[in-house]
This record gives sequence, C-alpha cells and structure tokens, in this order.
Amino acid sequence: MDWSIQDVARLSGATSRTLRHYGDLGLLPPSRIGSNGYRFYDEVSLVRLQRILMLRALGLGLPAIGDVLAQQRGEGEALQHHLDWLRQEQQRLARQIRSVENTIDTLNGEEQLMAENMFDGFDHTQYREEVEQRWGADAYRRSDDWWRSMSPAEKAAWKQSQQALGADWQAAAARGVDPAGDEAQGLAKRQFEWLRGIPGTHGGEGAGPTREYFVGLAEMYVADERFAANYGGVAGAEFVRDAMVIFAEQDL
Amino acid sequence: MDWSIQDVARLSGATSRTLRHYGDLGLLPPSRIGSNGYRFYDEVSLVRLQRILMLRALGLGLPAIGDVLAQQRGEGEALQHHLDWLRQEQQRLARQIRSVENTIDTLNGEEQLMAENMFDGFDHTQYREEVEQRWGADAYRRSDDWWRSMSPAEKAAWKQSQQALGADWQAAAARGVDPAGDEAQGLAKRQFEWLRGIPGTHGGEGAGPTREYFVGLAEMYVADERFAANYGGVAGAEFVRDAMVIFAEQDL
DNA sequence: ATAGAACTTGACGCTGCGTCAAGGTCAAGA
DNA sequence: TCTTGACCTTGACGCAGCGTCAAGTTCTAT
Repeated sequence: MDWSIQDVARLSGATSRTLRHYGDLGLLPPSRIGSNGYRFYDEVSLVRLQRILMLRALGLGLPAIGDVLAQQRGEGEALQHHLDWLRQEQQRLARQIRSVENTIDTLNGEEQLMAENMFDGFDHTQYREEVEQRWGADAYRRSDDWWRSMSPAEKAAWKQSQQALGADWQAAAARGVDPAGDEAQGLAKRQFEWLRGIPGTHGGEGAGPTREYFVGLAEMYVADERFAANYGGVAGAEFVRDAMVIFAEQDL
Repeated sequence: MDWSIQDVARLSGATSRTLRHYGDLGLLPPSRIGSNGYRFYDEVSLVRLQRILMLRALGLGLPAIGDVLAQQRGEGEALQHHLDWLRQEQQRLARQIRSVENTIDTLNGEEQLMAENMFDGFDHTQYREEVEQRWGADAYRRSDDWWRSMSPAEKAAWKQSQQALGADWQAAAARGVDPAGDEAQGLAKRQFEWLRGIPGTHGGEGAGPTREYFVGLAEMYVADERFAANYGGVAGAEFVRDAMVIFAEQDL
C-alpha cells in the first residue's frame, strides 16, 4: 500500500518539491523507488512526514528535525533549546520595535533626542567625534542604537543611576579617601558595572569594557574638562582616574 | 579628501566586503575609482553610509533603504511600514512560543491535550480522519497548530463561545423559527464568524471559510450524530444545516 | 496512437553578506 | 633591484528552504 508523490502532497499539504527536498536531505526517503525512478511512500513515511511537518510548524530547522527523528536528540530537549532561541528572538524584536518607534517619534519632532544626555550626563552627541576617533564609529553607533532603544522612563532611570554614581565619587574625593582603599575601589567597580550596561564598550556581549578602554576612559575624565566637571572638577576627576586605574590593574 | 575602502571600514565598523556589496547594489557608489580600480570615498559617502547603517540597524532591508535614500519614499513612511511588519513578526513569534510551550507541556504529560475539545466541543482528534479526508491533512494540521498555540484560558473562552452558539441554535430550533428568517440567518452569520477564527478552513488568511466548505460542514452536522448531538439531535442539526445553506447561498 | 497529466533530474533565485581563491598594486626595506 | 607584506581587485560558492522554470520520460485515458 503506497502512494505517489502527488498523493502524498495532497494528503499532507506539502508540495512535491518539498518532498523531493526532504528526500535529498535524507529527512524523508521514499519507501520505494520504481524502476522508472518514481518515488513511492508508505504509511510509515506518512507518519514520519507528519512529525516533520509538525516540528517545522513549531519553527525547528530541518537539520534539528533530522536530529530528533534520528533519535540523536530527545524531542523535549530540542524543543526546549528551540524555545530559548525563540525567546531571544522575541527580545531582539522588542528592542528593535522600540528603537524604530523612538526614531519615528524623533522624526516627528516630538522628542529632541539629540538634546538628551547620555555619556556621563552630557549631550552624548557632543562626544561623537571623540568616541569615534578613539574607539571607532562602530562603538559610537552601537551605543547610539542602544540609547535610542530605551523608553523615556528607562532613560531617566539610567541617567539617575549615573548621576548618583558621580555624586558618590565627588563625595569620596571631597573626604580625601584613599584611591586604593575599599571605598574608592567599590566605586570603581560600580563604574565598571555601569559601563558594562553600555554596548560598544569594547568587551563584546556583556563582558564589560576592556582594561584598555577602561583606563583610556579614566584618562579622558581628567583630560576633558567637560567630563571632569561631572566629578567636581579636575581634582575630583584625578581621584576618579587614580581609583579606576588601580582597579583596572588589579581586577581587569 | 578621500579614504580607501579599508579606511572607511575602520571608521564605520562595516567590513570592506559589505562596502563592495553596497557598491554593487548601487546603495553606496564610491565617489571616485582610481585608474587601478581602487575605490575611494569622500565625506558625502560617509554621511550616506551612516544613514545606511542606521537604517540597517533598525532592521530595514537594503532595497527599502535604497528607496529611502533615493527619496522615492519618505523615511517616516518607510519606518512606519517597517514597524507594522515588525509587530506582525512579534505576534507570530509569540504564537509560536506558546505553541512550543504547550507542546513541551504535553510531552511532559502535564496536560492531556488530546483529551481536549475543539471542533464543536468534541475531542477534535476524533474528527481527524474525517477532516483529513474531506479537506486534506493540511487543513487539519493548521487547525491543530492553531489550537495548540492557545493558552488554557483562551481555549476555555473559545469553547464557551462555541457552546453559547450551540445553545442558541438549539433554542431557535426548539422554537421552530424560520431557517430563512433574520434570527436564524443571524445565527448562521455567527457560525460563519466563529469558523473564520479557525485557520485551515479553506479561506486563506482570515477570509473565512469558503462557500463549499461551509455547506459541506452543514451537511456533516446532520450526517454525523456526534455533531448532531451538539445541536440537539438530528432535528436540530437539520435546522442548523438549512439555515447555513441559505446563508451560504445568499451571502457567500 | 496520441494528448495530457504526472513524474524525473537539474539548476537558478532570493537575503546579506562571510569566506576563500587567484592575482594586481604600492610603499618600504635589504 | 628584488622582496616582503599590506591592501586592493573581480569572481564565485555557501547558507535555509524551498518556488519556479526547463527539458525530457512515463503513465493513463481516449
């Protein structure tokens, strides 16, 4: 009892081309091949095809389906793995949607994004050239994309956490604490974690900034008075830099 | 003042291969080509590249980006269109995630999906063969996927709406109303709308069932006592069928 | 016998480049 | 001058999953 390729196509809803494709991949070999080269399928093939189509409908790739059918991987395991990937995709889409929405809003003039603060509480476009020169346009663009993808509330929260950190730095500097001491090193660690949240800081996928980047940034805080002002002037920035450099040497 | 392809690559974060690709597509032609064939880019090219990369980061396709840059389509319009598509994708992903989750749950035996009711409140797997014979396995599988993708709450709501409709049919049949009258035709319309919600009912993307399918289903209600029971026996099912056939002839 | 339906094996197309392959160009050093 | 090495070129395959011709063979019905 077997069926031709068209019969199977009609029964299953797949096209004959798809069936031949699966045959080529070894996913669904015909149960029999006539002397004329025609493909024929039996009940076992049909059941197998049902599973293939179901797994495909769930979004699994053909190689993954092959693994499952070959018992090389448990179905539950494969689906769980697939589910993780689906969730990541959804998050990515959600971020992109927010990013596009914000860009549209900006185009509509509803929000003057360029007047917002980002790097250390300044208009981050002020630093566009510096950032590009030092770390490449790619780094700048990644940060920019990241910033655009946030909601106003998220932006506000971010700025606040940044300002709190700056205030703590200033207070510590004013009390003259030891840059190598626990308190200053704790602040340096906070600074590191804060930077970790920004993409494009040369550490690749949440790894946080590299040692080089971190030290370079510390020097920039001193060299540039606009940054320095955020830490209570040059003296404060020097304190911040010293603590950051020590932290980088010890922990990065 | 121009830059070599590698210079631009470093500045922009794109690879030289990508730049050549954009050149081939006409998205970003070099501002100058040396006698040796080398590509060179000027400031204008760089600005253009920035826009390309930004739009790409937002997920636009290269042809769409080309349209925007060529002023053939407004940026806001293109982004809005893109946003719609992104949202659809997200919904699709959400459905697929639910579907995979439910399948995993089923595999884990936490839910005996096969014991659930679907078609007209019956275990829909009871009807698998009928459905496949009449409308093909594809139709069955699409309905099945759809049903699997729903949460328990959604399933409950669906079943309730279905049962309410069945009860109204029974009541109307019991009162002996005219199958061609407004009341029965209103019920037939509800039946149509209800079916529209189920994929795989031969209408293609929310178009609702075809006339043929609708009439065939009406006959099935009478022919099969399991369906008939849902409308108060054969007599009730005949009333339903008559009303549905009239509706199909007049409105489909 | 002959038309028409069904079947076969190729092979290109689509998206956005990554990744060799094979070879020319150019500035700097021995 | 010759060589090395960095940088440049065009060309073409690869990936995912088939859709879609194209050209030829076979089956089925008249």
